[in-house]
Order: sequence, then structure tokens, then C-alpha cells
Amino acid sequence: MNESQSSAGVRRRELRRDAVDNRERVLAAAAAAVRREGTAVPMATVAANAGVGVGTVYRHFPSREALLGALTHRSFQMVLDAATKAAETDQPAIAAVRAFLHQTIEHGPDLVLPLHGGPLVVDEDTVKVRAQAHRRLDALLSRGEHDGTIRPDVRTADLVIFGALLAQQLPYVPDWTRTARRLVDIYVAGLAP
Amino acid sequence: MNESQSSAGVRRRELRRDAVDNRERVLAAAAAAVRREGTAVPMATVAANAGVGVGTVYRHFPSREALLGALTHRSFQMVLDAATKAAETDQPAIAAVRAFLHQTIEHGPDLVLPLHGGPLVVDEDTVKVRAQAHRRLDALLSRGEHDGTIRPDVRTADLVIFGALLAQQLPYVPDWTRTARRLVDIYVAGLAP
DNA sequence: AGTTAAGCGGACGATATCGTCCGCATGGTT
DNA sequence: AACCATGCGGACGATATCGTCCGCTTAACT
Repeated sequence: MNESQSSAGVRRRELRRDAVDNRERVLAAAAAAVRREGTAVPMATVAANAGVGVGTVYRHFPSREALLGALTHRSFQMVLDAATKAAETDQPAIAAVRAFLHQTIEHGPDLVLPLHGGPLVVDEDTVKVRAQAHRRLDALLSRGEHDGTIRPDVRTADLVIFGALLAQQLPYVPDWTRTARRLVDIYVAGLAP
Repeated sequence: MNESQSSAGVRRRELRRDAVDNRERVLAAAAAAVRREGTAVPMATVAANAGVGVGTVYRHFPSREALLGALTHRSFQMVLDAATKAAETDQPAIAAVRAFLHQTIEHGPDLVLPLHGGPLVVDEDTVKVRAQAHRRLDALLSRGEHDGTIRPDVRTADLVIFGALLAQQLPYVPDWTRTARRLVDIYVAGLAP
């Protein structure tokens, strides 16, 4: 992870240190703001929450769409990480699935996935990350079918979708984390053959 | 269901027939629009989709907030109806729960519940309807605990929340209904003691 | 079929948000 | 420590959306 990114190096030099910082602060502020106010949140709000000027936001992300796209990418990356981490252990597959879903809840506050509320465009890179996450979970489910801990009719997409839904936080629900964990545990119980 | 509504009659006369029609069309169009574009959807879009002028929208719902509030109320009413209908049958409680959740999915396209994406204010009347729905489901869960078809640690809120989450439709998921049904069936399987 | 008040539509001024632009600040380099 | 290119902030003109207002239309009643 050095110099220019994956596809045909576009970035000429390293970003200046303050620029790297600011970029990260903008992303964090944006995630929080989008969760709080939805995808139509004014860029000025994001900028203010990040403690930078609007100009800085637009420099790093040339349009609102680009910013939202970056949030989505970041979120799928988190999902991928959670899936990878969960799959690494040698516990029964169903336990790994449970761990994955719990992890997703934990990441909840930072996840901005393309749920309803404005069309978040998903770019090519993001599609790749999403595909990787799917593959990881696919393997996990196969393992579950094989070791007999998971019923065979479960789709990979179900896990991602369920996780995405749980990453939402309903404003009127106090103590969301606990509720989400209950939902997961019951769902996981239903996963047994 | 005649004349003025429940609480202290506010409406002086009956609405004219065309007015009733238009009100309904606005609500339907608004539900669709909000699902498609989020709660920040321009009022002009709603009006256009309903085939009326903006003036008409604002006459029936004095502010955007009022319109969103009406949608929320209507949605909880649907949830209540689904819960009532499901509880009426004399099948085992767990089957009724399953029916309730499937019904909720069916209503999906019309449900606009206070999920993330802008604070939908929930008014007093709506709170009452929501409470009724909760009571209905409470009774159902008790019955389930009693007839031994449902584990006792399930919270009523879980059902409402799960239903609400399922009523979302993730834009990138094709054939959402089928997926949602799978999620429900697995969840319901997990509900057994 | 005439009367009238309820209802309708959409133009309009006010306001909010967008994304750009440019003079100033600062990290990095010699 | 001096240079300067990268990065920063926020004012600004352009655009989008808001909610109101009022002259016209039409349902409802006689």
C-alpha cells in the first residue's frame, strides 16, 4: 500500500500529511451525517462537522456522489474484513456466521450501504470488494453445509442483506445494539438444519 | 368512520369527493416517491406523480413534515391491521407470526416507517396506533409461549423492527420479495423454543 | 340550471444548497 | 531558513426547492 492506487496510477505524489488527515475526518463526519440526516445532507454540514471548509470536501470528493460512493466502498470493505476475520477461525461455520453478523452490528455506526433513500451509485471498485465479500461468505456457508451446522438452502446474499439491514439504526429504538443482537441470535438459531 | 376523526372533531364538513380522491393520490404518490428518492424528495415531484398541483399537496398537508407524518401513521395502521388479521386465526401462534411478517413484506411498497434518512416526526395519534399494534403482537407472543411454539425470550419490538427492516427494499437486490421471505422463514424457524 | 363555497393549479418571491474559484497558509524539501 | 507547490477556507453567483397566494374550476345543493 504505497504510492498510487491499484488501477493505473493517477495520484502523482503522496498526499500531504494534513490532507490525509482531513480526508479521513471528512469521511468520518460524512458517515455520521448521512446516518443522522440521510443522503441529502448538505455538504456544508459535513464540512462543518469535519472541521474543514467546503472547499476541502470538494477537493477530496469532487461531487456529492463521489463522497457517497467513497462511503459505500469503505462500508463494503468493512463487511469484507468482518467476513474474512470470521472465516479465519476454526470454530463451526455457524459460529463464524454469528460472529460475522455481530461484527457487522458493531460496525453499524460507520456503515453507509446503498439502502433506500437516494440512489447511491456503486462504482466498479466497490463492486469488486462486494464480490470478494460474497465469495468469503459463500465459502463459509459451504463449510456450514459440509460440517452440518447450517441448512443448505441459505443464500449468501441473505447474510449480506441481513447484515446491511441490521446496520440501520431505527431512531425510535432505544438500545439498538441489544435488539440487533437478539435478532441475530434468533436468525442464527433458524440457520441450523 | 363518519364525519370528523377520533379526537375532538376538527373537520367542519365532509371533504368534497374530488378532494378525498386527491388526498389519497397524494399519499400514494408520496409513499412511492419517498421509497424511491428518500424523505428529501421535492414536493413538486410528489405533486407531479400524483397528477395534482403543489398547491393541492400543501392544502392537504401543510408542510413536508405533515405529509411524512401522515405516511408514517398510515404505515403503522397497516402494521396494526396485519397484526390483527394474523392474530384472528386459530392456528398456532408461530404460524400467525409468520403470516404477520409475510403480510408486512406484502405491504412493503406502501410502508414508510421512521428508518434512517431524516427524522420523521411521529405524532401522538401515530404513537397510539403503534402502541395498539404492539399490544396485538404482545398477545400473540404470549399465546406462543403458552402453546409452546415460541421461545419465551422474544421481544414484541423485535417483530415490529424486523418487519420494518424487511419493508425496506435494497435497490441492488433483485427479487426482493423472495429474499425477504427467506429471511422471514429462517427467522421464524429460530423462534421455536 | 343557477348559485356558491370548497377545491384546484401553478406562478412567484424567499430561502437553501450547490460547486467553483482564488488569495492565503503550511508541510516538505533543499 | 527560504522557497514553493500542495492544500486550505469560505465568499460568491448559479440553481433548486420551498411554501404562499389568488384567480379559475367544479362538486354539491336547491
